[in-house]
Order: sequence, then C-alpha cells, then structure tokens
Amino acid sequence: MATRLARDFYQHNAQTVAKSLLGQRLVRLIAGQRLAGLIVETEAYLGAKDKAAHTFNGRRTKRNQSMWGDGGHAYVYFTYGMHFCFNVVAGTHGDPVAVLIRALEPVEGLDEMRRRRTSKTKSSAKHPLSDLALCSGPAKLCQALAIDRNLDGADLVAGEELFIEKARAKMLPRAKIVATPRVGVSYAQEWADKPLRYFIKGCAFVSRG
DNA sequence: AGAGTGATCATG
DNA sequence: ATGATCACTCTC
Repeated sequence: MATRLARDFYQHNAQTVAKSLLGQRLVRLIAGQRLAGLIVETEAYLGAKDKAAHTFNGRRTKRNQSMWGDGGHAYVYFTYGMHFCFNVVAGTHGDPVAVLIRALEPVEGLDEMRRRRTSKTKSSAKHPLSDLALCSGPAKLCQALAIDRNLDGADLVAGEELFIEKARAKMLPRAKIVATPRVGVSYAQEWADKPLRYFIKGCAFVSRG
C-alpha cells in the first residue's frame, strides 16, 4: 500500500512544493477504478504579490476561496468556457499560494483516460490518442482524470477521490529540474518572466508551453 | 494564427 | 446589468 503525502508536505512555499511534487503520483479514484500519473510539470503561484495569481492583491472571491485554505487541498477552476485546471494548495490557512499541475506521465488507467479524452473531442477520432497527448497540459489532465469543480476544495490528505502518493522519497536532484517562465501569463508584467514553471529535464510528457 | 466557449470579475 | 478577460486546446 503506497503512502500518501502528508499535510506537512504541502505546508511550505509554492516554489518548494512545486519542485517537490515532480515525480510524485497523482491518483484519481472513480467508479472503483484507479487513474494515475506521475507529475512531470508544475507552476508556482505566489499569492498576493504575484500579478499572475488569482489571489493577486489579496483578491478573495467565490472562485478562488480554496486557495486561501490549508495546504494539501485542491483548487479547481473553470476557464475559457471549456476547461478545468487543477492546483494543489500550498502553505497554511490564510496564505493564498498554490501549484498548478501542468502535465502528467500517465501510468494507470490509460484506456479510461483515452476514453475520457476522445469522447469529448470532436470529429477526427479515427486514430486513438497517443499516450503523450493524454495528460500533457493542465486542462488535458483534468479531462483525462475526470477532475471538475466537484473536486474544488477536496482534501488531498484525507479524501477518497483524489490524492497524491509518495512515489519518491526526496526531491529530484537540481540537475533534473528545469525552471522556465510560466505559460500564458504574459499580462503579468514583471511576474511574467520569473522562472516559476518547473519540469523534469528531458521528459517527453510535458506540455508544449 | 484563429476560433471556440461561458463563468467570472471589476466596473458602474 | 454589462463587457472584457481568461494559469487552454484544437485545427487550420
């Protein structure tokens, strides 16, 4: 039986949590089935000071309230009229920081993921989706793992439907982690260029970014 | 490079 | 109430 990451794993700054999550296993339990992937790409969002964060300037709204909760909970939001994105809340209660999960290497339940991804895509389903296309983006992995707003606020430490298992004891060595600017935050001025996106060096499952 | 899609948020 | 925006994806 695999060990889950405990509460204190999450109660640190977003950059630390973002890097520590690389290589860990995200698990979704649905209809008695396990869907799982190794986290290979993340982004840190630093709270009130971070112009790219939903909680910039201390904004606290119905949508982002999960970000204000204790570390180890889910923050799931809906965007572009179509997509969900999944964040892991970091820090402690009242510190609105989070880590966006941007890509997974799928490892369990690939056929079910493929089904969930293709049934919702239009036409051209003549070829099955490649493993690389399953979870290589924040909205793609939500579709593959059936993560939607029902899971917003879910407790990753104690919950039954969504959690993270310890797949490696320590953070990846620094040489295996690449840091770049975050994707899709060009509006965030000086915060747009900070290297707060992290991925596993050479990994084929990262998003194109 | 452009379209799709609608909730969300800051205005007023 | 209204309108601009959006931590994206797919197809051209």
